Amino acid sequence: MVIRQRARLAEDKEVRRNAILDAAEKVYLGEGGRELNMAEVAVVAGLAKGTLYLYFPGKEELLLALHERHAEGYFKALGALLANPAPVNIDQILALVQKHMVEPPAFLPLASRCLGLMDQCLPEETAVTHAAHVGMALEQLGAALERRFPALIRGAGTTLLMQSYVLIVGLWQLLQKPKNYPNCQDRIEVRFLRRDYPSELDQALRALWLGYTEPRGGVPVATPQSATPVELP
Amino acid sequence: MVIRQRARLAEDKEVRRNAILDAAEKVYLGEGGRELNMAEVAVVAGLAKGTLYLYFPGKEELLLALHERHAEGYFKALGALLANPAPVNIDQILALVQKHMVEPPAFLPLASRCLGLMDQCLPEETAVTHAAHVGMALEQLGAALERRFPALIRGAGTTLLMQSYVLIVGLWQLLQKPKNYPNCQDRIEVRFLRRDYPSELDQALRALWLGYTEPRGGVPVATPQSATPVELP
Amino acid sequence: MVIRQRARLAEDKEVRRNAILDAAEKVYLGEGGRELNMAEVAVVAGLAKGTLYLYFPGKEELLLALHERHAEGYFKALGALLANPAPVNIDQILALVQKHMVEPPAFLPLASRCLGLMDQCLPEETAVTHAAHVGMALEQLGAALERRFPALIRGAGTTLLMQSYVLIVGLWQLLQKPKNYPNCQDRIEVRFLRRDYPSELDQALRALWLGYTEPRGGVPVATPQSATPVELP
Amino acid sequence: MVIRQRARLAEDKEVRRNAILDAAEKVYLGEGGRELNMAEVAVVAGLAKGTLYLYFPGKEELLLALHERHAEGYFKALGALLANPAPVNIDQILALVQKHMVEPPAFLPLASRCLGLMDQCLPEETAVTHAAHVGMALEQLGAALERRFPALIRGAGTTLLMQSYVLIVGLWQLLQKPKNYPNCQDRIEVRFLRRDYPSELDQALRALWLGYTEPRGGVPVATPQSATPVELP
DNA sequence: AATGAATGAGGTTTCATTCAT
DNA sequence: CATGAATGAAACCTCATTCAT
Repeated sequence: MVIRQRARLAEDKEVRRNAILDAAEKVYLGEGGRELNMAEVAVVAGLAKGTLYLYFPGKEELLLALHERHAEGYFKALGALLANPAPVNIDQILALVQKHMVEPPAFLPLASRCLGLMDQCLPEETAVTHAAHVGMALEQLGAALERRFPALIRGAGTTLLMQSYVLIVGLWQLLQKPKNYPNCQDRIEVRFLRRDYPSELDQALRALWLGYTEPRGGVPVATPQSATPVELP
Repeated sequence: MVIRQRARLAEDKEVRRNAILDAAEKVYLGEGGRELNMAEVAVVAGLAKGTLYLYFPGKEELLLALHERHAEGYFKALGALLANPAPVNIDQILALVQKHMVEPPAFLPLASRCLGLMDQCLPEETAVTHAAHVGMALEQLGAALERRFPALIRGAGTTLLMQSYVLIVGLWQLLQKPKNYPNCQDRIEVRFLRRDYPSELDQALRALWLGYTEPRGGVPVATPQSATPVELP
Repeated sequence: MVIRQRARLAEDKEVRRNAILDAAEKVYLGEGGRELNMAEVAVVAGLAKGTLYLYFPGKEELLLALHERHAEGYFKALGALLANPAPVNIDQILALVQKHMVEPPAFLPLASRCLGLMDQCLPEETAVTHAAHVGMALEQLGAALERRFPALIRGAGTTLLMQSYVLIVGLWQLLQKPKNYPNCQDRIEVRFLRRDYPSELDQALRALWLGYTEPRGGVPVATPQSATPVELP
Repeated sequence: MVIRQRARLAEDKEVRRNAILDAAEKVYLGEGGRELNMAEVAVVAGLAKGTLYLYFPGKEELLLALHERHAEGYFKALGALLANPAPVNIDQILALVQKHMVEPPAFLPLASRCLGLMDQCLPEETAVTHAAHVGMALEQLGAALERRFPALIRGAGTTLLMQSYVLIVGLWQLLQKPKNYPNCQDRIEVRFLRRDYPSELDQALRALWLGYTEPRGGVPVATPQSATPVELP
């Protein structure tokens, strides 16, 4: 399957970039847990292997981009929710997490994979770019959060988002049931695995958000190292 | 062609297994972020590559074993603390986390790596064995925890430990500062990276533990899917 | 997207063709020993990659054309020298070689590269065209040579030129000192490399020319396979 | 075709190395003028591609090794001839050249390819090693030559060998008839190509050797740059 | 005519893993 | 048991060339 169309305009390029990400996502889901295979992505995208490298410097960047595309959906939805003047409660937040992170089958594996990338020595450009993307979104959403939940002191919004993210992904990693081995339930020792991700997550996030947003239960929040003095109202 | 003395007794084997783990740890720390390299481990251990596979089925199992060795230290210490009839407070717990997880330079990278392994298709034996190891320890420690903190309802002890673990590792992954690129601080976009892991972690754990152990603030805890109450000795 | 003015007239085309050759030469000299890179040539020429292929069928043809442009200078100068009724001696020939082949920094690398091309399966058109260019020049110059040096029997002029060319290029290849590794001189084994190209060449050519042009030392010269005497105008 | 034997002894390794060279030679000859293809070599050698790189750092080194293996045959034969106390004449030398260089179908293409390699920036180790191999052989044989031909002054033996080599390879490059295009003879312009390599070579080498070995016709020979003062007998 | 995105072949490299010795 | 040569898959990379625009 040879694509002869050329993406000449920046717009077309964006389209093709997204097509590659689509292909990568399909491949990533298809391979039950195996590593993403660039050759396969190329085939699925209907492109030559070399073409992938015109759009992404390497596999890691491709994964990060895919993850960012997913995260963006979540960020946008959360931003919209927080921008809305109607009152916001935690159930809405949880529903949003459910919809954008738990349900899409690719999100959690990808997030897990990318979180694992963070502590490897990525090329500087890659690392900083990704940190910037995520960081800025988190800061903005955190600030919006603080506006909607006055119990959150300055900086606590971003903190809360970060910790939520970590719990969402980390609990999933921990409670992942290897789908390939359904009979592993038989073993008495794995009682631990029987814990159910959705309910554990629900509970964890509720605890976390209530802890931070309850009028009085609020936990003092560490401000970023470099933060200018914080005015408490 | 080095013919090393053979480990015939089970005892010798244990010694050699540990020697391999020592080598792996040394290598893992040495490589700033690179993947563990089996050839290098073999060299450092003074063994041939093939010999490693007599003691560990593969690289992943080696990593998990290394991680378990570290985790065991933490589990033992926590068990001892909880077994002690003296009153326990969160500061002691945090000190323990600090000492066994944050300070040892290998713990967090390893934990991160192993958490990332969880969602890949490990051989069943491997996955279940590891889950059993960790799971049983967490259940026991969770139960002990519940005995010391009456505010914790049944099952909340293990839940609390799991969530703590996830926060400890996940926040580290998120806030890892790429050590190779000290000048990345210059970029305005990475304000996000300036957050400080130790203080974020401290705050997160405090919130979590207080939330669960406060007499009244307790969050209702989901019990494991298997409804039957679990008796731990 | 640079839309350059189009070369509509044959004259313009020739100009552009030469501009490409200029660019290629610059690139070829710039890259210390690396292969000529078409993309780079295009950039230096201020053209798109594809445009190069409107003027040259491929890289090899570009190299050959570049080489021919250089060789033409040498051929012209030699032709002029031989056309001149004044007496000719070997020193003049050697000076000419020095000036047109040894001194221009691009000549020897190019000649070496093109000589190496000869035994690869070039497209027929390419091979024959180049052979024709060079061959005709050599035949004519050889004939002129024979007129000026009566000791040369028929055919020996061209033979002499060919052998000279081979020595000029071949000795250079053999005695090339890798400029990137100045410290390779330290090794005792490379005494061989210490031989000096200019003096070896001088000696070789003198021997050759004297051997052929000395009244009596003349070596009998094989005539081309095609027995028929060749009339050159 | 999977070779399961392992080369454990240095001797076995040498055998396998030679097997790879055999395969490379077969491939090199098979491909009429195309570049040596490592994958194909691996297939023909019955080895995995990766295994080639256990024996040779890269393609260029493989080619050079192949060339050296051929050259060694020539060097050995020449050494034997010169060691023999019986009188030596140029016909014997020419026969040797014919047998070891002209007739084996791989020699000249390889020599041509390797000569072309010389002016590219090879890895230092590679370049120096090869120069050392060839250089030492030439120096030794040159010295032996000088002993057998008293007309050769010091250093002239090596010089003569070098110039011979250059003529052998260079004339072949120049007079190569593209075998794939037999009909190129039809063109009037390529009269030049009709010259016959064997006879041109014979003539060139005779001239060269006579020039250097004739009692009186001897051409003064440049001594290597670093040479200690030369005693003339 | 000019463009440059896309191609695709293939060299290089790395490495976990296997298995004949 | 121990060895390390061999495997083979895949990432990575470079580049001449093509061809839709």
